[in-house]
Amino acid sequence: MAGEVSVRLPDGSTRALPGGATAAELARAIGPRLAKAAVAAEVDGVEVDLAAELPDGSTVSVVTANSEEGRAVLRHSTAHVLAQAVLRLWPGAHYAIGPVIEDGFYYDFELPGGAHFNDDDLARIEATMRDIIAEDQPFIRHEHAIEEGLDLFADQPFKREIIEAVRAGAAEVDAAAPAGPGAPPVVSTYWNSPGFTDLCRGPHVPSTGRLGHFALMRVAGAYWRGDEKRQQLQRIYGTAWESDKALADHLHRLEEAERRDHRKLGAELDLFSFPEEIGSGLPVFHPKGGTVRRIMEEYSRQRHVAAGYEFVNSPHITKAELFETSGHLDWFAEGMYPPMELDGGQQYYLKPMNCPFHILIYKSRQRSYRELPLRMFEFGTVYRYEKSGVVHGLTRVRGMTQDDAHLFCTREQMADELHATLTFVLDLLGDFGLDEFYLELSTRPEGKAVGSDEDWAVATETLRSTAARMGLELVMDEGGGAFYGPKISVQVKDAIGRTHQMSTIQLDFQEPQRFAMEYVGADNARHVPIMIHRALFGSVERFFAILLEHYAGNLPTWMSPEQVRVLPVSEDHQAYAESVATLLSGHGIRVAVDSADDSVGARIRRSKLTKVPYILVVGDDDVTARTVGVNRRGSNRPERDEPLDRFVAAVLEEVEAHGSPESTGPSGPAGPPPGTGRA
RNA sequence: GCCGGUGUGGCGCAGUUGGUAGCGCAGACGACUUGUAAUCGUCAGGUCGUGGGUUCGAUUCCCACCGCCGGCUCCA
Repeated sequence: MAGEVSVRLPDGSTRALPGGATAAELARAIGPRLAKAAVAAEVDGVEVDLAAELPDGSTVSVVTANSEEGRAVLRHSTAHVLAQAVLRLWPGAHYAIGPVIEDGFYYDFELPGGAHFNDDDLARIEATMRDIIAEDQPFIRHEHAIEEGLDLFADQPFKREIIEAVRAGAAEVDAAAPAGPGAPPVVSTYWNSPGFTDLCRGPHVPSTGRLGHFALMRVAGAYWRGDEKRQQLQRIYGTAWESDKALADHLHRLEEAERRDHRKLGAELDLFSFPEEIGSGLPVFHPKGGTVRRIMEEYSRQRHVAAGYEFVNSPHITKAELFETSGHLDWFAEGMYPPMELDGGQQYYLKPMNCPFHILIYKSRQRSYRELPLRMFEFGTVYRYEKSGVVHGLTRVRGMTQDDAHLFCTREQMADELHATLTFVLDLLGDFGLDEFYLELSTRPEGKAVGSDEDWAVATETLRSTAARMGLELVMDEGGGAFYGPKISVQVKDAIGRTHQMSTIQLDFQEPQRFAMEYVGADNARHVPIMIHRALFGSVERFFAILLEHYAGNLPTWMSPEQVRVLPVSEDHQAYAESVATLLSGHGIRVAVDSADDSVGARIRRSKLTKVPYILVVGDDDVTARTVGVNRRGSNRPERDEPLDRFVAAVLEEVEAHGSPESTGPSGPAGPPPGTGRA
């Protein structure tokens, strides 16, 4: 082509290229390293293939494999290769969609004859994928009119459904080619080799040879379009990276997460278990886990008292009428345990929620505006019939205890009350060592909500402005609210960067009306109060699990079930060890003496495995000098000859500060962080 | 609820043409009396998740159910 084009680069410079130059040629012109790393390009904000011609005057950046965008391209292209491999191995298979997800990708299939993938198939598919990669097939883009697309995928019902959706104007993220406004809809495809073409928006790497640092992870069933009523497809999950090292690092991170798994730690540290005899999703807490729970709950109670909450209690079962009034039976009957019939036909339900009980406490007598805001708190145990496939450790259970509170206030008080609540919540989470947050605002669930549009709008706006006042990042979650009101949820980031939905604060105009709640105002008229639902831990069980994983089992000293263990070197030091323990427990420190007939080394090892914050070894020198040998958790260097009184003072200080031996400590600098220094 | 995987002493694991189970750790007991990540020995402990079926005989093959793991759907 004749002439030249000029493009602007991300650093602001411009570069002239021959007319018709592609993004790949631009990358080559800039440098061989960039050309090698390039997987796609971004032209005026739109991602395109490297083979795309660059329009004159456009702004272009080259997308490299080691960027988030680049990895997405690799993953998407690897997903195509997966589909190609499956079609090679199962002629006649139908392929549906294969999007990029966090750290990887998946692809959904329907196999001929309703066949299912099993784990052995993964290895075969992976081998075929490596063949395709070795063949270094090109990804060649084509654009088609709708009818042409339908013909092309005549025997692929899922692809046809997607194309029909594009025609109908539904934005199909994965297949619609970027078309200008008013342009007739088109779809784009990528052709790899005779026999394999996939519907796709792109961009893709230039050829399959650019891929290879991937692994297929697992198979799963998944409903077409995420709809439980539609057919279930066979999904394969995979991960792909820019290099073998990045892939290995990712697999290593998965192992790290597995190491922290609360279910594993719960068993190892003797905290809780799930006896099969009791039933799925119904945990029991052992003495050590019970101690941790008690500490969490006691601290929470103390803070709630200080923040003006009152404590209430309610029973575990109730007549059906209560949940008919609240509306829960309309929406969540499936999630409730079936009713039991008592007293000649009266139906009783196990309670799935605490709020109606608190409402009845409110209604037990007439309320004056002078009493508001009224804050009722309860560690309320609720039972929910979770579907069998969803129970998961302590995070998804069928019986749990919520740190549940309901605040009743006037409309005028609402904004301040919300703000105070949110501040309180963030402060308390911080005391448990969680201090990286963002907020999420969940709005009205369409088709599954009660109440007027106006109430919803007011409630949502009030929450939005409260969130804005906190100055934290706010993410919208459209349609994610409860049926009776919108909510703010606090999303917490843990030590390995995962986010967990933690506290929720819901604004509710509906339940007070349903229950005909009222208060007498200053005007001597009756008004309906506003209700705020909030749980801070969510459930004690789930919060326990998140903390355990956050700390990888190394709970801060104040929460550790056993804070100090004393090991006498020999029988001669038994009495001194006991006196050390007595002194410590006199200060409220949880301490045990281990004088088993094992070597000091064996007892040290055993103690270390329980993740006790401090192990004290006491021998002859210590008896004479009234000292202890301190083994701090996270360090493998013992600190000898620590004066006993100084150790006690330092531990008490650390408990008070909610510190950990890894970060603060009774003497000297901190040792290495947990998880290091041990083979 | 759906798809795939899985279930062997408290925990971690072995166990193939189907012939009634082994190891390590933990536990009990004994010896050793120990100064920083496993001292030695002895012993005990399992109706192989549960229930059916096939078979002379089932941990092993088949069916159903339960639990668990990974997803999907759901999550007041």
